[in-house]
Amino acid sequence: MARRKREQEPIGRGVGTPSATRQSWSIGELARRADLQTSAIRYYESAGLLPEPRRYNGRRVYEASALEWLAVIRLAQGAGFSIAEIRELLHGFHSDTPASQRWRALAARKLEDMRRRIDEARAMEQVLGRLIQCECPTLQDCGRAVVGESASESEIPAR
Amino acid sequence: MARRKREQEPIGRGVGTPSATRQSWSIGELARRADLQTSAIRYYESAGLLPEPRRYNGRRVYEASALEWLAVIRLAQGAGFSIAEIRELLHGFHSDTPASQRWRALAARKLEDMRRRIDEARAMEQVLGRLIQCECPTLQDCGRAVVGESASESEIPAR
DNA sequence: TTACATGTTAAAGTGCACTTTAAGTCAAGG
DNA sequence: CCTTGACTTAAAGTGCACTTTAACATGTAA
Repeated sequence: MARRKREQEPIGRGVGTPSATRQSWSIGELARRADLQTSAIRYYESAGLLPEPRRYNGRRVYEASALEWLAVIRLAQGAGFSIAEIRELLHGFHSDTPASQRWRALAARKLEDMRRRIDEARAMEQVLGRLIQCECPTLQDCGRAVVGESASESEIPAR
Repeated sequence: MARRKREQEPIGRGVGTPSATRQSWSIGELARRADLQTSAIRYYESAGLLPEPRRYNGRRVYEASALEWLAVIRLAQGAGFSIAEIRELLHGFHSDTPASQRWRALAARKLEDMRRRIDEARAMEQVLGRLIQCECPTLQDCGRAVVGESASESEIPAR
């Protein structure tokens, strides 16, 4: 039930202002723009993925750059990196290490993981394909077929 | 540190006994034979995947058939089924439904899941491949590239 | 007798990425 | 003045498949 919000620019200047450059957003607005929940943004901050923003009356105030950080997080997640790995990406290198080099270091490892993952999923796909052709009357028969197979030959219960 | 165990047949007759058919195993032995931890076996029982075995002095006593049940569980897990789905496989059908039909019903659904999963992993593999070719000096540059891209064309930060 | 290995239970812990809840602050609007 | 909505925090909850822990029972060996 996404209710309508009257959501005016809360702090700083917005799009239609004279020099329409330096914008400031509340956490709610940042969340809307990044299509995230505010809780996720706070979580990233607490996990060290997002720099602590300045505060106005105790409330977080973000600049446009926050959106770029969130984009990096999303990009990394889209490549299969965990929160811990993203933290490593951000803070696990000498500060003058270029992004290109950081990505290469982490992506090389992850690429192997990902290929393993693809292989596992494909193996499961194969097993499913054979299960669909199963003709066992009872599940115990399937079990017997698998148990018997382990010591002798290799065949999935298709009988 | 898997210490040596003297593990004699605790109950019932073992392999070398006259009519070497009806065997009984303790949970520890079943676990060894199935290459599982005893806690996993108790967990399967509590989850309704394994029939409650008879007891001797309060202790669980298993027959060879338990190994077949565990084989079915393993087979299903190898096809990507969750514990809840395996429970459905075992108890979610009219009791005279043949195994073949049970598998087909569940495997058809799961096959789609699995293909989605393969596609996702392959998409991640692609992203990783592009990240390895990234030449951004800073991560913010990657972020800017992704943020800018969203409204305009589609290109992963290779600059 | 003592010690040990193995078993029993219920309940809590694990790892991951968040979400939800509870209790409170604060400014604007009616 | 009071409500509303958005924000703040710390802590607990979620879902999954188990594992670990704590406290106790019991049969066998030294």
